[in-house]
Amino acid sequence: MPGVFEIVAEPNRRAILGLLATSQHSVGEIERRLHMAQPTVSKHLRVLRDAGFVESTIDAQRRLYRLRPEPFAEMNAWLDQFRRFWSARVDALERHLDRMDQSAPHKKKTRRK
Amino acid sequence: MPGVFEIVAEPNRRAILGLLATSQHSVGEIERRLHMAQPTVSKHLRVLRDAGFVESTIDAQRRLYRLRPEPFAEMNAWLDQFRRFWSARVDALERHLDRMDQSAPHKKKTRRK
DNA sequence: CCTGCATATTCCTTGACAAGTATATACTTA
DNA sequence: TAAGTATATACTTGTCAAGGAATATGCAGG
Repeated sequence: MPGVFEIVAEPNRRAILGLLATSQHSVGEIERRLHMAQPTVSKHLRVLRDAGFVESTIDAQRRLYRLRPEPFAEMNAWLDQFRRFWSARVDALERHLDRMDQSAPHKKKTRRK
Repeated sequence: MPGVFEIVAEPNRRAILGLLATSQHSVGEIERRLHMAQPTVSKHLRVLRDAGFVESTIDAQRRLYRLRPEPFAEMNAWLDQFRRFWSARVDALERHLDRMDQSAPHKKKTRRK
């Protein structure tokens, strides 16, 4: 049971997570959109699922995969201890995004179900 | 030159970064505090420096290492695209538990960790 | 300069892991 | 039931990176 950062270290897994950030997708959709071989996709999804990054539901022969929040919260928690090093100095953009995220709950969209 | 997530995937490197989050330290201090062999420390510091995570200044025979902010900002920027998943974490969890309660009134805390 | 200390680097071995190929399982429809 | 589709798993192989031991470099004081 590897830690969250070891999981995310793999570029293809980051690509899959990035795709799923938009909406849920089947294995075949991931395969086509990211130009990866099907076993590769399945194996990475297996790792992601074991690590809690994704969950799936069965839709006929397909499996629909979507994100789960906890591992991202865990990564963010780790980053917290370094936040004072950059949030104040370098990046006004990210602070901006942080605030928008906290102060804009009215922007609820993408109700997937 | 690997990406930031590959750098941070290594547990000893995360430990070093965590220690440097407090204050700057020499190689020997890192070695003693984290119980790592000296070449191991030096090699990891080399990787961290090449990736821009740390910088060093010379103090007599010692090198003092401290953090640099940019890579952390980069990681945070990547996390941004998932932020809505965990910032609404409580909501998501509640919805999830609601659905689970329909089938099993058993309260699970962490799934498969 | 020589000695000692702090750090860096080199070489080597070993383990992990990702990709490819082939095959297995599961579900759907004719 | 057979055939087709979607996904998962087994097995093998090549690559790469971490750790250990030994050694090299750089700096300070006598």
